[in-house]
Amino acid sequence: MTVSEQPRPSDFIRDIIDDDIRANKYGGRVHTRFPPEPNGYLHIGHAKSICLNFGIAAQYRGLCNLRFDDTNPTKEEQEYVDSILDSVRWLGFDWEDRLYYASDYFDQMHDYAVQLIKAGGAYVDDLSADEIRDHRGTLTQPGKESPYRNRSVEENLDLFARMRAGEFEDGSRVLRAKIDMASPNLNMRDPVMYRILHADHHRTGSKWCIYPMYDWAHGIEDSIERITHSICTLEFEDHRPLYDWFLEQLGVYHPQQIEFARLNLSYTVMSKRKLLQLVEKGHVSGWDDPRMPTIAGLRRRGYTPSSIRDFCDRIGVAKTDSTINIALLEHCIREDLNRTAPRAMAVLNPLRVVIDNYPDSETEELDAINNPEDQGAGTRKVPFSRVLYIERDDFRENPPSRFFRLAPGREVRLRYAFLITCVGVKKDESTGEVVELHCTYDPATRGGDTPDGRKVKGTIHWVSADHAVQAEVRLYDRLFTVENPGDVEDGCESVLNTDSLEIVTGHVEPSLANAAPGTSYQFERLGYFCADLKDSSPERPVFNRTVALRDSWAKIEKRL
RNA sequence: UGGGGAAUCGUCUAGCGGUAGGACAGCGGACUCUGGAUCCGUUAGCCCAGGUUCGAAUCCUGGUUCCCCAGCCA
Repeated sequence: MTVSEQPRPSDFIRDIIDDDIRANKYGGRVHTRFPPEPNGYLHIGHAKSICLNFGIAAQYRGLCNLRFDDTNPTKEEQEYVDSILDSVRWLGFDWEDRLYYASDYFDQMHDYAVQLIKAGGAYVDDLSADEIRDHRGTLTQPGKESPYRNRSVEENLDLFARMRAGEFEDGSRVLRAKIDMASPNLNMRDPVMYRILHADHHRTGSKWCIYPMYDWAHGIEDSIERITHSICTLEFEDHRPLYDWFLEQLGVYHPQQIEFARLNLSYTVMSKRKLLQLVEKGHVSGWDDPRMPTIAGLRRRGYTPSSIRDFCDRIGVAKTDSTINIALLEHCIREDLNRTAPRAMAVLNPLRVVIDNYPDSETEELDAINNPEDQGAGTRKVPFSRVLYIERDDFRENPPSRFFRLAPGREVRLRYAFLITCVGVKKDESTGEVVELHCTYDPATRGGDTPDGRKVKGTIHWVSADHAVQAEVRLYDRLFTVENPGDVEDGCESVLNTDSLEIVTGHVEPSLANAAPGTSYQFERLGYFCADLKDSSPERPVFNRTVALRDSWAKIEKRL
């Protein structure tokens, strides 16, 4: 390759694929799959897997299937299927005509089970769940064989057929693989293949009352779809011998399973169980609450698909357990939105400013640049008048050193407007709180220029009080107060950040009144904000803070 | 005291017997009509102990620490 080319992103999985292609292992084919269970919404950890699987397929000119691993009707719902489809699509990936469901293969799986029974590799066990657990042994002690382990093939066939026919109660019998009750790998101690579940399935309805277990189902699904590299997370490493055993016994096409470390992110949780709990206990408004690490939540928060893909590219793929700093995700969205988000002015914590020497009834329109990073974004008009709002933080009665903003007697630039000088401070007599500033403006500085070349250190944002539109602004912060909430022994609820949402009424420039839901803006000097997908309307604009701008003054001030 | 994995700057990640590199974070500076962005500079790491070798993050031996597994969940 030439020096100007980007080095191809690589990792241990791509290294394996490179080797396989070199060895012509699957005829040079690369075919991956993303196999979610529709029992919850997708989160940023799934995004890592999606980017990996679809990314590899694209890179090697292979294919990637989207497959629902819907083998447990008691936990799965159509709502989750819909949300997953939506999330994968939104992230920018296309499964074309390859949308599959494990439930589509239930007949085939059943036939394979019959085949395995006939080969003496599986048996129907009448033990209860408790008894099976007792027979399993422990980590250090071998298990005991079930008394039903050596039933004849005929009896097994008959019993399995009756299981399927619905003759038995839930939990009364299971089909088990006949492997080795003394195996040091507990997964090999006669794992359950089928359980009886008289439950309606979201796709097959009441057709089945026996459902396959993950280990039995997954390899078959991969095999049927001619997957080459079955990529999953580390906790399945122990299951690989079983994955291999089933496919070998069946004598069918055999993909290879490869495991990588799942994503952990600081200050949030990633397990579906914990996320479900946050939803069910009302700690958040739903799976798509902008504080959730779900794809739907990130989307509503204002994250873009490209920023999430970029994040997934940057974190890499390895087998080390790791926790990525949330700051990296924030970096990715800032970098993206800095390039693309139009700027606007909004005051979230207003302080009234009266320009004493500006005519009472006059209004003028000033030109503001929409995006300094993108010349093509053009300009817009911003109304200016005698009474304005500025941010309360941008005024100090007794400014500390290196404070460049407004203070009594000081001059600052109003962005794209005029230079103003503070000539008076009006306070509430009882509380001492500053309630209004009086300033004078320099008409020669229209647009913010200084014809005399004088330098002004501070530039602050503002809105015209009469023209500003009120908007609900939701200021989000991290959901948890500790870096690894998942590690908290008594549950992560005890470390929930009670200030993760602050709602304020912002005064925003009029151009923002018609912000289309889902569009992002940079509120200058504050951060990136996104018109809420669900709640924002022209009558009542609602903005979510995606992420604050880097604030180097806050750092300086902290050290003062 | 079973089995399966993993250990490289604060956090991720490259390295495949030959100068430990990148990203984020941090720190310093330049520039700036966003204390934004950008640019420049900089701090900081091979789990430990032996061994092999001219030379070890890499190979060998022995330790240590962490993660996963005893669902009829996936």
